[in-house]
Formats: sequence, structure tokens, C-alpha cells
Amino acid sequence: MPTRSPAEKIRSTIPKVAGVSRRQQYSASTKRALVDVATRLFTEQGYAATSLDQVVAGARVTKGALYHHFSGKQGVFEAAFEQVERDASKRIRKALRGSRDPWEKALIGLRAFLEIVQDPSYQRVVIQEGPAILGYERFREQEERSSYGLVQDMVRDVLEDSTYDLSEEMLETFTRIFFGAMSAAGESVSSAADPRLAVARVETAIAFILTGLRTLADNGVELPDPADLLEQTDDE
Amino acid sequence: MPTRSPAEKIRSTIPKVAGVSRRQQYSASTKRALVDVATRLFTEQGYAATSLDQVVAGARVTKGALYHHFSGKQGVFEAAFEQVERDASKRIRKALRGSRDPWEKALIGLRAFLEIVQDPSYQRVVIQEGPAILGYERFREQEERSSYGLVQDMVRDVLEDSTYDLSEEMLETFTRIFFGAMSAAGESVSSAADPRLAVARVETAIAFILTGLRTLADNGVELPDPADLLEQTDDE
DNA sequence: TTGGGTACGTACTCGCGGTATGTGAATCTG
DNA sequence: CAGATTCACATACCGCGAGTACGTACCCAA
Repeated sequence: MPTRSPAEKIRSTIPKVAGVSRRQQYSASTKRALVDVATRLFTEQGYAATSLDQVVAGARVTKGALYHHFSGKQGVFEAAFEQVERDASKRIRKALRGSRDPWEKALIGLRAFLEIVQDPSYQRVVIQEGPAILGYERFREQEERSSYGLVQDMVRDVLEDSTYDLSEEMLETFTRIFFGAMSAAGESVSSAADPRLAVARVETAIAFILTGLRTLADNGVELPDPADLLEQTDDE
Repeated sequence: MPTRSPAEKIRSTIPKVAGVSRRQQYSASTKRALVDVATRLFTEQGYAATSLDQVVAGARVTKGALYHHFSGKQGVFEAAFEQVERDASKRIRKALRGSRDPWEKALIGLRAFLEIVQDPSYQRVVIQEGPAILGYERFREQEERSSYGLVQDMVRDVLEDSTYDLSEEMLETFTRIFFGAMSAAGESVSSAADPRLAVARVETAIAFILTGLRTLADNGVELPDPADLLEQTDDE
């Protein structure tokens, strides 16, 4: 039994033998194992239906280990959430590489997003349970740093390509709307009988909407000032 | 100490003083009282942080009563959910009364929806926790019967006004997208520093998008067939 | 009057999140 | 190289809260 000092070095060749304490196999990656198991269980059963006992059993450790690495059940969920999100935004960024034209980028990004949204973990952990478990504030903070940020870049490019020079708030508003649209589209894709056909429909619909915006831009139609809407009801 | 023993049950004329059993005051509406209290607590604290003991205490009954009327905690939540949704769709329907032009109806409906989405109960119970608690399938079933159905009517009217005659699936797709967009918009409104200004921004943005679609319609631009997108990748 | 159904109340169990504390091995210190 | 300290867990336990079993007062029909 090779009890080596830098246990982190043993990353290769993992002979998984039953009965052996996980700790001796690769103690440094206990945390990662916990997150992996938790992600799987959360995806399959949901947050509430998953007990920490199941998680630690799956990772072949005990609750002591879990509470050593995480603040609690919610902490584990956050770690799982971040991992799933990181993977997702990485995939989108990869797909986006090479595209230059903002409208093309938007479509490429949409396509990548529709792929990702078919991932059960992304569906359950990020979209469905994320907001409720993390709380809406934290959920938005996380999104900001990943997929939402990508959508924002796309929207900015597209709208600025249309020579609109819009305020931060309007950019934010458009981004929220498109992000919501894409999320909802993704959910509908995920529960469709034929996902590929569903993806095609969503692409068609959103491309159509984008075409509409582009036409407006080409015709020099200006984006109204939202403040105008307020004046007419400013006395109530 | 408000815990009364069975012997203390008062059967003669009772002054309406706090501390008497709720049952004797209006036993017929115990269920309603439970739902009301539950809705309030779910809104304020969320589903997980609300205990059934709090609910029954608020309604001045015991768990026996609750489990007589509902199947469990989830059952209570469903009842609360349905009530909040019923109120919401009622308000939208009311606002929609009188409008004829589909584009105008869409804007009116949007405005009404943006009002509703500022209601804390709707935010928390329907939007945030609804999907996670009910499960996505049940959540969609419920939505189908209320606000989603309204959006679908609006989308159908608008798109058919554009002389597109689209398939049920494309209608469904467009509706999902718009519903998602409006939900997301609603959430951004609900957490905005100045809700009224946020509403104005959302209205501006969506109206702009609708204008784009309308322009396409006026110019006779056709909606592509989603099946076209599939062919080019049909061999893999 | 009595039997059954309704509308609760009471008392209990048990799973699960969280905590307090123990422990062997690795690391640091003199 | 012996202690001291810290790390990375393991073990044992607690309390809260959802759900259940069962009892009971009231109402109505026959």
C-alpha cells in the first residue's frame, strides 16, 4: 500500500476495489467526487428528494467529509450548479469561436444553447431548481457570470450592429427578454417528443424574430424612449 | 395558553374573541383559511422554510384538519398555486375585455401581465417555486389552463392577423417563446429598483419586437418551414 | 337510538439536515 | 526525531418537521 506524501499526484489508474476506503485512493479529490455524485442525484431525483446520506454513500465517504468541504446541503447544490453552468458556458464559448458577424453569432449561440438545454443536468439543476434553491438573487449572480453574460454580449452586438445606441438598462431589458425566451424554448425542446424537430422549430421562430428586428434596423426605425410611456400615466 | 382541552369546548353563545377554536366561527371555510395562510407564508418565507405547524397555527386548526383537506404539504401548495393563478388570469381577462385589434390586445395583455407579475405571491409561488415544487410537467398543465392559454390566444391572433397560417407546433413554439420572454421580463420588473420604469422598458422592448414581426408581415415575408433546417444535417 | 359519515384533534414515528466530538495520518516546529 | 498542530475525514447524536394512526365531538338519516 503506497501511502505517498503528495496524495494529489496519484491521479492516474484508479483500480476501484470494493471495501477499500475511498480516502486512500485519492483523498484529494473527495470534494470532486461529492459534487459529481450530488449532481447525478440532483439531476435524477431533484434537490428535495435527494438525501445527504445518499450523496455521501455514493461518494463512499461520510457526512463528516461532506460538512468538512461544504457548508451544508445548499453548499453542495451550489457547487453542483456552478459546475454544470461552467461546462455549459464553456461549450457555448467553444461553439462561438470563429464567428464574426453578430447575426451569425447569435444564431450559432442559439444553436449551442439549444444543445445544452437538452442536457438533463442543466435542465434540472440550473433551470428548474436553481432559482428556487439558490434564491433568485444568487441565481442571477451566477447566471451573470456565465450563460447570461454570453447572451448579453450577443444581444449587444446585434443591437449595436443595428446602429441603435441603447442605454445599459435597455440592453439589460432586451437581454432578459431574450434569455427568458431561450430558456423557455429550451424547456419546450427538452420535453418534446422529437427534440431535433423541436430545435428546428425554435430556431425558425427566433430567426424569424431576429429577421424582424433586422428589417427595422435596415429601414432606420428608431427604438422609442421608454420614458415616453411614463408621461402619459404620470398622474394617477 | 391557547391550547384548550376537549372538555373546554364551548357550545353556548360565544363572543368572537381570539383564542376560541376557528372551527366554531366558520367551520365551513377551514380549507379556505388554510389556503390563505399557506399562500401568505409561502410568499413570505418560501415553500421549504414554511412548516405545516406554522400553517395550521395561522389558521388556528391542527394538522388533523390539514390532512383531512389536503394530501400533504404539496397538496396545500397546489391549492395555493391554483388560487394565485386563478386570480391572475381573471385579472388579465378583465383587462382584455373590450379590445378587438390583435396587436392592441397583445399590448394590453402584456401590460396586465406586467402588473400581475409584480404581485409577490405570483412571483414566489407561481414563477419561482411553482416549477420546482409541482414538477415541470404538472406546472405546465396548470399554466396551460390559465395565463399560458391567454398568451396562446394572443399569439395566435397576432400571427394569424399576419396571414401566416401556421401549424399547431409552430404556434406552440412561438407561444412558449413569448411566454418565456414575458415571464423573464416580469421577473426583471419585480426586482427592479423602479418597477414603473422597468415596466416601461419592457413594454418598449416587446412592442419593438412586435413591430418587427408586423413589418415582416406587411412586406409579405414568409415564415420558413422548420423541416428545411433538418435536411441539411439529416446525415450524421 | 343508533349507525355511519364528516371534520377535525392528539399523540406518535421516523427520516433527514445539521452538530459536536473523536481520530489517525500528515505536516510543522524546536 | 519527539512532540504539537492541523488536516481530512469518521462516529454518534440531536431536533425539527412531514406524515400517520387513532380517537372524538358533531350532524344527519333511517
